[in-house]
Amino acid sequence: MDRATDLHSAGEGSAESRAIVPDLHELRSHPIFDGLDDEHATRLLSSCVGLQYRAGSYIVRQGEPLEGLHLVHRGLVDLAYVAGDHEFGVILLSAKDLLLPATALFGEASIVSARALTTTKVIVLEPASVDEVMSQAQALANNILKTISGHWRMAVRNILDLSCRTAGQRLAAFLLRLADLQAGAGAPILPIAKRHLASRLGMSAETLSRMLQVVAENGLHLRGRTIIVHDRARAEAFCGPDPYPGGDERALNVFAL
Amino acid sequence: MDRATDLHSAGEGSAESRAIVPDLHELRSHPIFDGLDDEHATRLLSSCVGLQYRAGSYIVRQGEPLEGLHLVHRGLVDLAYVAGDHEFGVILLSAKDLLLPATALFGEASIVSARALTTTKVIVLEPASVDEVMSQAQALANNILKTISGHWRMAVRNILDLSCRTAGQRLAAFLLRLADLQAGAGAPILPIAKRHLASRLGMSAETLSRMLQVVAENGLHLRGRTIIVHDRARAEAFCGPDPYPGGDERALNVFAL
DNA sequence: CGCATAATTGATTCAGCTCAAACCGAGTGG
DNA sequence: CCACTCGGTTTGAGCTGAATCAATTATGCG
Repeated sequence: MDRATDLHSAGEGSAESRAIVPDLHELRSHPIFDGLDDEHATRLLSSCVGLQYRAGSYIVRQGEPLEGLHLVHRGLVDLAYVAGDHEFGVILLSAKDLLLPATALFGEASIVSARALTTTKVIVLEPASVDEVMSQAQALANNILKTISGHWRMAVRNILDLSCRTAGQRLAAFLLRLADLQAGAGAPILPIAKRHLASRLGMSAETLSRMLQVVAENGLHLRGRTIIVHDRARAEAFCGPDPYPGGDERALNVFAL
Repeated sequence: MDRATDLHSAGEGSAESRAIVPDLHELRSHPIFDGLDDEHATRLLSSCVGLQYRAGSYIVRQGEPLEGLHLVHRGLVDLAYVAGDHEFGVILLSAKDLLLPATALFGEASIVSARALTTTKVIVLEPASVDEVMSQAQALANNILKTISGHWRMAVRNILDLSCRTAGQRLAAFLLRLADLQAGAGAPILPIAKRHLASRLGMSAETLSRMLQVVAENGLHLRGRTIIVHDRARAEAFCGPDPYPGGDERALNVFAL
């Protein structure tokens, strides 16, 4: 694998990515290693490679396979299907999320493209060591199972959102959740471009723009990049019946937006 | 668990389900047991319970947890979110599919309701033995992982379908796939009521009805319950760009529609 | 500063929903 | 055997949420 080569010839890299040195100690505490003994964890960590992607560059393209278990370490990754000049977002992965684990594990062609929306660091665990550890320690398989379960739930929420909420409701709910996730870290911020948000929420950029006005009239403002919850109760009411109490799947080690 | 009780007091059952005696030999060949040694397979099989549901009855309701790993043995199960008099279908499970495995394994409240659309037989593997076997034989965890991966892919396809195809295209694609899946088994048939199909495809029953006419004008007819592919090329062209070559995830042990 | 990209705004169109009425086939009971 | 009912499906008319197209106006960024 030339990724390993990249790592050691530090500084070199493909057109889209650049090798970086992963912080092994920080990685060790990642939920994917929960309940895993040190021996196996070390086996995985010593085989891993770090890659950095600039905003806008592709990590995988739809139809391609993905070698090795990818882990989003920093940044935001958009999973989307790109058709011509249109783009259909599925989900946004953030730090600590596994990136297309199913695709990586079963060697299938990816159904969607993965693209960095901000500067993004990805850790790649080599397939050989993943397979080896999976066959020896069931904690790893369990952790991945839990994560994919969370991904499935997120996807189902997305489906329900698309078919039982309006564009405005989806937007309001998303901003509200975004604000909650950043609670205590100063003013909550929209970390991505509006057009990517539109794609994620299944609406056009123009509609997003108009809906921002409607949502603002309901106590939820976006000034510049900062989200201002002016009238929480009103905003929540505007979101309509929430098909899913809970909002995200952090209990299942999913941090996606 | 009163399910076990149900099994042994054969004939009794809850209002919605009736205990049945599972065919253990047939079950043993289910993909969930692939690569599993006989000892563990027997451990699981000997703890299992069979339930039969009549068309229309609920297997789980949204918000409820699900005890034990459920397996659809016969029939069709609709996963849908029910809100008031409206219903939002997510997917249709058929024979051999796991039913909400993520919900069962992690004890989460289900996000959707599961309801039998036809007479349905479900096999339930008791949580205790599932946990035990999962911790000892990693084949089981792997098999479940594979299945959930397939479920995730199906969900993503659904999301893409909803946002990049029209109602007519979704309908045509679905019927075409249904016909292909039944190839060689005589005339292909629509196994469910139209209103459930509409829900599954994210449209109203009225729209489905109208779209059937449009689709018929494109070489794909539904007369009564039988699907007639009159002009395949035309029908396929009508479906528009297929975001996903392949169509289903049978390679990942998913048989859902 | 100036160019390219992103975001807004307006006007228009259209797919799909809603509501309401007609229709149809399968039971059911007189 | 027929009338009646009842759920499901179809048809029609009208409405509306959101997309599209086109034209500005902001916002970076080199």
